[in-house]
Amino acid sequence: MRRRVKPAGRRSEQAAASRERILDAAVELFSESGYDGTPTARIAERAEIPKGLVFHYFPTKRDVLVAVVAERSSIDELRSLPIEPVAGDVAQTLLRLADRFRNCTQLSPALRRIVFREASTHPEVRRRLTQLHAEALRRVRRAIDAALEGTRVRPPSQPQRDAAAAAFTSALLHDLHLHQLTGHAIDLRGIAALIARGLQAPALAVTG
Amino acid sequence: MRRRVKPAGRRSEQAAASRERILDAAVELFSESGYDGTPTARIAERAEIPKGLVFHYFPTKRDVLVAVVAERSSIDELRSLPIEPVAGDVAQTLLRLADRFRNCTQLSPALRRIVFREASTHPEVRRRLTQLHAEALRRVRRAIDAALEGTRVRPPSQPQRDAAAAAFTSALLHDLHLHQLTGHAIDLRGIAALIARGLQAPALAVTG
Amino acid sequence: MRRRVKPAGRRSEQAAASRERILDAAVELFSESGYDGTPTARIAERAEIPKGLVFHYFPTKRDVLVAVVAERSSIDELRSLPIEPVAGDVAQTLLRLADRFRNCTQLSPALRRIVFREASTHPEVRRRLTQLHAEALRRVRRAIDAALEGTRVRPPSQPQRDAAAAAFTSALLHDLHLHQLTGHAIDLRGIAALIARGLQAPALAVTG
Amino acid sequence: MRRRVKPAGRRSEQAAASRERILDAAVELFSESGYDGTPTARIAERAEIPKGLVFHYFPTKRDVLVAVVAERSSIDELRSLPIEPVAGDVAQTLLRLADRFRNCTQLSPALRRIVFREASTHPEVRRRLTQLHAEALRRVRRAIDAALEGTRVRPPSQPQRDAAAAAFTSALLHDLHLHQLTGHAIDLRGIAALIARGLQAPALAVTG
DNA sequence: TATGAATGAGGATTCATTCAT
DNA sequence: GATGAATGAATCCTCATTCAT
Repeated sequence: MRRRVKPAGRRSEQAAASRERILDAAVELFSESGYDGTPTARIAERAEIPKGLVFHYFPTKRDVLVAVVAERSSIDELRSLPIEPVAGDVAQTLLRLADRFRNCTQLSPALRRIVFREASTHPEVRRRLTQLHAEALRRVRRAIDAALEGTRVRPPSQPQRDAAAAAFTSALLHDLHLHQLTGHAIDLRGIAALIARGLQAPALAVTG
Repeated sequence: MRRRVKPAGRRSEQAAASRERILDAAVELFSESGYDGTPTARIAERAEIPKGLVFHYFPTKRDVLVAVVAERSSIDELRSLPIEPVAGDVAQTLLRLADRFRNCTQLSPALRRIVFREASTHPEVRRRLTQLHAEALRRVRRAIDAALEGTRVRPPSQPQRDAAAAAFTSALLHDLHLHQLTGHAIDLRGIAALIARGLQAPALAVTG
Repeated sequence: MRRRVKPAGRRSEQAAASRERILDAAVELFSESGYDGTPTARIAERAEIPKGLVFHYFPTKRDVLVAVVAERSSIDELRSLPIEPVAGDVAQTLLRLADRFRNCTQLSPALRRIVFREASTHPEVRRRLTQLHAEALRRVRRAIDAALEGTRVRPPSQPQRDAAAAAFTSALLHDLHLHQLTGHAIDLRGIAALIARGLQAPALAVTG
Repeated sequence: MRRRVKPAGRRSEQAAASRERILDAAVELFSESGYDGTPTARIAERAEIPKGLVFHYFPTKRDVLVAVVAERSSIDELRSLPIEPVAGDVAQTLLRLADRFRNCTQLSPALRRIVFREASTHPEVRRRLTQLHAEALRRVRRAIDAALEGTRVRPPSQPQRDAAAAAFTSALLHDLHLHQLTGHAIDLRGIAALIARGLQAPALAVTG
């Protein structure tokens, strides 16, 4: 982040660097202490820039949060996550996808903590969480489809596939978020296998 | 102070009442604006008591949060949730349990929002979230066992049962928490059915 | 202070006891943290009585200080300190008096700290300090006179005797008060000897 | 921050000024009402600066006191007080020194009141009082030595000289401090003379 | 652009004092 | 008398934000 390759005027280079450092610092601090618990002064301090500079780049503190969420948790990366189906193997395909999620730069543990936490009080963040969730769900669904595509496995009904996607997405988000908070790891592998079996088993009537 | 034999005078009646009103107000406000976003003065205002009284009952603001979590999200209720198994029907049994969870007084939407949100910055709250999660998981596991007990259904292996419990618990917490944030409802019924099928299907090898 | 011998009604006995305990506690706390630094609630706590009771006995907090100074640093004890002259030996006589001072109950280290400290902001206390100082000076003077009375030693002039008294009183107060603060002990014995010699030496002209 | 080469702009000029004004105001107010009795708001008011600025320069109120003591009661001035001995005349030499003390900027009446008063509750202040006392004692001792040096007067024994120094220092501090509180002036001149005579008189045995 | 002093509203907390019981 | 809940003014301190330089 410091050693930029881009040949740019020194001025704007530094300017851009300052802006990025503010966001870096904000991500760290918001995730540690929450948005309300983080004074702008501490952001400046951590970013090693003067206090007043924060307000050059971001008119208000809230704008820092908005920028963090907009620029550091972009859903583009998520959207372009490759789906590498293992033909006929839903479980394996889901696990691969899960791995991709975990390594997503844009969904660093810090970012996740911020997004999940501040979603409850900041509409902009809530919107982003909603998008992330929707996108995750979409890709899980697509992974399931891709795993079964072109195989002889009988494809599940639409609702069954959606339920499977929802179940795995829940588990995945749990793994990404709750795990941090409760320390309780989740057996994604077992869950993927369970879901895969459930998808291929004959329907059971559920009367309720 | 509560279990007096003497019929409490108006003063002490009000005394207990004041404390409760503070907690009531705190639950509402913390869930709306977060802990840091709620001034103690507003708690007092909402509780219709003078500002200073908050500190008569709770030495610090943090103690209000701790009391809210300790007294208003007791895991006792969770622990004593009845499991009403439908013999042989895991899905149905799980759905019944989910209903019980949803109606748990101690897990009101407001409380959930507080616990999930503040867990990331307050160790005491995090501990409670961990307990709640563990207890939920335990009861889901027990529900699965109870549903299969005494039936001719071949019982799943321990890891399979645990994966099923983890999957359903994730979905349940998702339903209880994320639903509020993202507005995206989850098809618990479909997931329960999927899990039930998965439990009874023959194992698939997962090679990883 | 607890085991009163006085036969008194239980009510008034306890009442008196409470009052005394308040004063005891106040002496301790005022001397530790200063008057302003001591909340009435802590006085009650230390005295092991309910908070409201303090205001039964003392309408305002200031009244507690006034009572402490009036009743616990009475100058009567000082006034009645016996002077035990050693005929012809001023130094020895002064040292004896100093010993008496040091053992004065009414001038406990705690009391001294309170009186010296609060004198600067509370007129009542200042008045008491003035009285104590005046009384000390008077007794030192009298001790000097008594030591020389009836001996063949040529009596010093009035101003000389007064200077000697002032010098020794300063040293004495220094010993009683500053010693506590600075930890620097003073050689009272040496000073007494010096003063005694000075009193009996021929006058030196001081031109100023 | 102070030793800039650039000629400071108006802003930074005022900056330094603000800090000094805060200290000026604090000295006045602490000496009038004591540390605990002085709200930071009143310091700001007296310094004619906004409330918040106090905390810009001093993180806590206590830091104001510490700065007052450190920067306004420097012992450097004391240390460099010239000793102007009058050969052979201890009394006169001591009186000259006393005069110097009295005119010490760093030992203004206000400062003395603060240091003596707050020493009992603030360790930092106590430390300073101890230093001041030690330094005063040292200079008095040196003054005595200097007065006798090179004269035909028989020099006193070490203990005698120390007792004389202690006696005069007590009287001096008494004059500087207690005088303010009790209104009772002390006859320093007479005491100096007494001490001088005592030093040159033949030793008296003190048996005790 | 950059900087840190300046500003004042607001927020947690304290505390002397009151008062119903 | 005795008690502890009630009250609200006052206090220390925080902090987003502004602004002169």
